Amino acid sequence: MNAKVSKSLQNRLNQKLLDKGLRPTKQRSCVYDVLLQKKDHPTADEVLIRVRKKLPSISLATVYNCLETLVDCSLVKQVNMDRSPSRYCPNLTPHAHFRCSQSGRIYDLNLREEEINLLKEFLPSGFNAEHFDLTFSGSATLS
Amino acid sequence: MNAKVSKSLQNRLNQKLLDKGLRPTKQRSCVYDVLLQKKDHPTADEVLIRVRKKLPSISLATVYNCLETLVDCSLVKQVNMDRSPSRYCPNLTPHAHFRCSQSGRIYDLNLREEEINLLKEFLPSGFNAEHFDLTFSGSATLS
DNA sequence: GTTGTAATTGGAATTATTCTAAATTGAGAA
DNA sequence: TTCTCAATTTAGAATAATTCCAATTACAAC
Repeated sequence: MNAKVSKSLQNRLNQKLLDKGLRPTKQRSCVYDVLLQKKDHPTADEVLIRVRKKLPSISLATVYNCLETLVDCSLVKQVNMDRSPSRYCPNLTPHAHFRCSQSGRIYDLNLREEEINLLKEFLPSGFNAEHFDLTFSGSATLS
Repeated sequence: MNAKVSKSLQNRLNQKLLDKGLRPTKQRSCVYDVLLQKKDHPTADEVLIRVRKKLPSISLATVYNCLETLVDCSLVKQVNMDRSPSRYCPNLTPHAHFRCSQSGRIYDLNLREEEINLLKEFLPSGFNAEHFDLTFSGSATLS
């Protein structure tokens, strides 16, 4: 049931791969699908476990390769916090992260254009940012 | 010449160590001194090289131990970017970082109270941040 | 179908960091 | 001072995440 979260997102993957002269493979498709199905910022190890339910013989090296490809295609973001294992998320809209120290859970905090402009104003002249990374940590008292 | 950047900062180190029941050692003092002398966000390896000019037989493990102690004493901040080796800086005032993609150089961007309050407003209710990390990357056209 | 290149694979290698166990140090007690 | 003992340092082994490598496998174009 529901092998592919969305046909159109898979088409987007295939298009991006084609654009770069890369091949659409079932491994790439499946890794992407896993990220879209449960957007909880899994590590490569966790992705491996989930993908193996569909492709039992996929290797960890391939998972890393696929994740790297997806990042290169700008379909997935790599999220690094401190020196813990990289996590991967398909949320492409500009956002910050919040990590709950208790649960370890990571929340996306979507940012409005206005907020991003505020951030850019932190930069003195002479500094031109192409990219930013904003991570909060503390306790989330969730509803 | 100028072995210790500042006597009073070294006293601060000794006081903090005493407070925690830790011993002031020449290794700790020297590692701290190296960070104060050149505030360019060195990695543990770079700290090792610099400290060895004064203490030729210090080991990398000790450098890591000392750095960890300094971080625990809140005298030094550990700076992590992506998955590259940790860097260390003695700037204790709230600040963001800017990494120049060309040179790899890291700049501190000191933040005013006002700016920090703006950042906190990014958090939806239910999220209580004890800590934040803001890193920009791009090109710095320096003067 | 062939052919050639890209992708996958398992395992080895690498890198940053932490751990371990033995030697050294130093602060306080006697 | 000397003794004692825990803290610290040290070298090297171990670990964890990731990347590399060389051999297969799988496609896409002819």
